[in-house]
Amino acid sequence: MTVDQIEQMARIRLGERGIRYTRGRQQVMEALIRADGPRAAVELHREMQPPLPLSSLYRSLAVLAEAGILSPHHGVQGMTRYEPAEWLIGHHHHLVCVDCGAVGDVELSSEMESAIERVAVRIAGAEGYALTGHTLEVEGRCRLCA
Amino acid sequence: MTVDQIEQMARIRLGERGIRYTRGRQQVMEALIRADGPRAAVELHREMQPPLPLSSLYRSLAVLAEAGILSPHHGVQGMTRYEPAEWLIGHHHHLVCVDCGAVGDVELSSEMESAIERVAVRIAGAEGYALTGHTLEVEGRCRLCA
DNA sequence: TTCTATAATGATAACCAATATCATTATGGA
DNA sequence: TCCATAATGATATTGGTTATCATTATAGAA
Repeated sequence: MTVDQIEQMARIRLGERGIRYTRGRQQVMEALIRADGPRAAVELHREMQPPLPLSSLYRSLAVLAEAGILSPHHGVQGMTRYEPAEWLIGHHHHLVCVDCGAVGDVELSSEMESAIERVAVRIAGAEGYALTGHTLEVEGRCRLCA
Repeated sequence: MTVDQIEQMARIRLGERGIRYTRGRQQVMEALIRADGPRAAVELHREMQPPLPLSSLYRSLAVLAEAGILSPHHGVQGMTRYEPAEWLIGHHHHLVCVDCGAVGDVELSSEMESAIERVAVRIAGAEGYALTGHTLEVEGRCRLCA
């Protein structure tokens, strides 16, 4: 899907809930769609030109996440990073640097995926959880932190 | 391994580094060994009798994690939860409640483990990461939050 | 055992990501 | 155009976590 297509889907979903797709929210979405993994508010603030005020940035992230358009990722250094939800950019997993907290997306083969999915269903069921998803977090030290 | 055995391993590792295994650190370790998953400082503080001062609790967690005896787990609600490192309690995965943040440990079959391990090695290698581990996070809503 | 250097403790202050508040501004529909 | 409501952004506040530092405890030397 193209950036425009993803934005269109997001706009529709917001519209259904009476939430506007404003300039600021658009800036946030576009930055996250272009990113290769989850990004934190502070990171977006640094990268955006011109930068959205932090208070608006945090609120936009919260609103978009509440609407199911963004998914939070809780990583190292006590920062919450967001990325477009999987129904927008597809199911994937994460490669995380345990030192600096950098996070990148990775995809698995469909065979591996279905094997993991089966396992997840079984585990959640055994504990009485209503399964919402799963992520394989591959942890290591990135080239810069090695 | 019994609680005592795990403590013994931890004590040795600390000794090698000139770090003492004091009463407070012992309290923290025992609480975490008995827990069925990662626990945050605040949670331990509530559960411990008598409660260690929060400042000491946080420092103990940091010291033990720095020594490789505890592993941090970054979950929802911006709290860092710790658990004994895998060389002490064995490799495992997590079942997480996306609402309340409860985290429990789960184990997979050895076939599933080796399949995931192979995938992790390949992914880390492709991005130039020095692999340190991996975790499958199964996400859902627990019975109380459903 | 006593002494001493160093580690550990715990009360307190500081930090910082994140959230709440609220007056102002923008916007879609009547 | 007008109005009700949503969104914004400056500011204050919260809450988990870390830093500071005077005091206390401990392991090893004498």
